[in-house]
Amino acid sequence: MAEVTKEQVVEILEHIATMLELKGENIFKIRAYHNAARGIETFSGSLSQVVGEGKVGEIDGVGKGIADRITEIVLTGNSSYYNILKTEFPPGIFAMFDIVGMGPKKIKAVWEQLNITSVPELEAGCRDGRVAGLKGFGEKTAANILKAIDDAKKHAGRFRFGDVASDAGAMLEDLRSLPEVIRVEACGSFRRKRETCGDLDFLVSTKSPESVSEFFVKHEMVENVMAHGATKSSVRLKSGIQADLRVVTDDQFSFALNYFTGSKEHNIVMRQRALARGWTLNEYRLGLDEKPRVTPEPVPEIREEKDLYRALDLDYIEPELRENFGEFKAAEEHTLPRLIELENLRGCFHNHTTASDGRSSLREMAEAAQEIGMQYLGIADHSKASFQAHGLDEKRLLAQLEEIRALNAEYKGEFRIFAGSEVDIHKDGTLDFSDEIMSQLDYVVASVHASFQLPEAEMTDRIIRAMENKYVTMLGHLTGRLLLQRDGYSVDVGAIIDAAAATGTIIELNANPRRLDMDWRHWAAAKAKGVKCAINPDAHHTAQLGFVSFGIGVARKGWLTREDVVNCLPLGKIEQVLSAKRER
DNA sequence: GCCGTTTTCGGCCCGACTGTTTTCAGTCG
Repeated sequence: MAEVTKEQVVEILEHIATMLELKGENIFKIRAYHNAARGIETFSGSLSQVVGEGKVGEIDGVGKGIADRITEIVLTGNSSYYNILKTEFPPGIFAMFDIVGMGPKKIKAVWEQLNITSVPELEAGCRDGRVAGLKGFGEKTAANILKAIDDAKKHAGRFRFGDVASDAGAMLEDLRSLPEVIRVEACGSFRRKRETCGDLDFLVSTKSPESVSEFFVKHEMVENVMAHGATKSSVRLKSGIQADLRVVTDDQFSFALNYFTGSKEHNIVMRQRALARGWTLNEYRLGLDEKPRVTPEPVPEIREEKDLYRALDLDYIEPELRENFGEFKAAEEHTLPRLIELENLRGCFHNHTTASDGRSSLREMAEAAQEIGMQYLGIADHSKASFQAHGLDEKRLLAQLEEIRALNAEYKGEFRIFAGSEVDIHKDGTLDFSDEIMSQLDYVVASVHASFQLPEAEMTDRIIRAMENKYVTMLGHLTGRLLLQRDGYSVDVGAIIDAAAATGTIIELNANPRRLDMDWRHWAAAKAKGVKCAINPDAHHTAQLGFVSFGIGVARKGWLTREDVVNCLPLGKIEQVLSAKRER
């Protein structure tokens, strides 16, 4: 039997919580299952090991009852409680949770009173008037549900950070230009630089809330208005993403900024820390708790977010780290890293030209890199196995090498192009070029571009074998995922990180907004093992060199500093990093 | 169902908006 993954356990726990909601169970019992799922998600150890040692209950949020359920899942791959629970519900009912406005109570109502058990049936029930006739429902509710079903069909799912960044930037700029606006920020997952966003959250402080809200809902980017109140408005932008605006007074701004930046898990800890000091924290203020558990100190004055963290005895936690992934412990112990910034980058390594599937020439790419202040640019066109991308064979590669040398002579040491290749990793872990060829290059990025369907163990061995080659300087896009399009192939990321540490192979942080691979959740582990990162745009056009900014966001979420990222090194120092593995 | 710096019982984060209500329930974030 295949080993049960954490993701599978989390999914079952979440699904149990959903079913308990439908049953109308005690909400704290429901929350307990959600909390346990969070605990498993952030637990860094091996589930089978803690099950073996009988220590599941030591995981945060997991007590006696849920520990038994998890143990059964890990040992048998199944949960009898879950199976019995499932028999109580028609399978199609769960899809109704994806309809905005439909929660457990409403789903329960249409199911029990109208025998509606799926989204299509719900749609029919709204059209023929049965839904509007239910107690607590009405004409407007039915119309809203229909609209929400329509929206769900049109705008299923989430949006890549890179696809909404320009919308967010434009809206921020326009809000900032209003004379009545005092402070403005984008909050939520966007401010935390998550790889995908479900919506955009804007926060404004002003003395004229009505005029700012009015401006927002009438903005040219807005497709339709979903809610429009004095302090909160929601719209759908033409690009399809939902955008929310919150309007507060300026003395509320820091609290609202913190609250709406999240994450939800981070906020819960912030509130708990306030309560532990006899205070209460919400999106408007830090005040005295009405029923304090301890004798409270006077509430300090808060002007900025930094003040709020200080009041709760914490170093300032950057938005990217607010995922309850250990940031509170580090902030208490003053061990938060000084996160990398875009200005720290001196160059990048994974870039294509017209020689393979890029759209800009070698010279154009080199000039664009200089224009954005880079000291060097690595070229890594595809190798011959990637024939769909016009991969270079040995002859064309060596010709490109000559071209690069000629350009470098022109630049007279002011700027340098590093000659590399994005070499395909074959199905068996061998490489698409011989050592003899690779030894003539400055560096090599090794990537998987085919045979995605290998079983996890085989895929892992394949990649490790490639990393064991001393000419493989760095590993390209580790999982091959395409965000919101294609899951990555199955691979044991922990084993790859170990192999990278053992072989001295750099792992790429592919900054292409469709990839953002390796995922931010793994970088802290890689860093702890001494693995270095290269932030690479995977640019196929001069304009795409700017993708490095998305990579910086992910690197920051992964707790990385400039010391962890090799392309922060200047010309003169980076060369020895590129050749270090060959000289081991 | 989980949890513990006045606890092994009695709490568990909290406010805005909408629609259907006439004082509030449901949903969302």
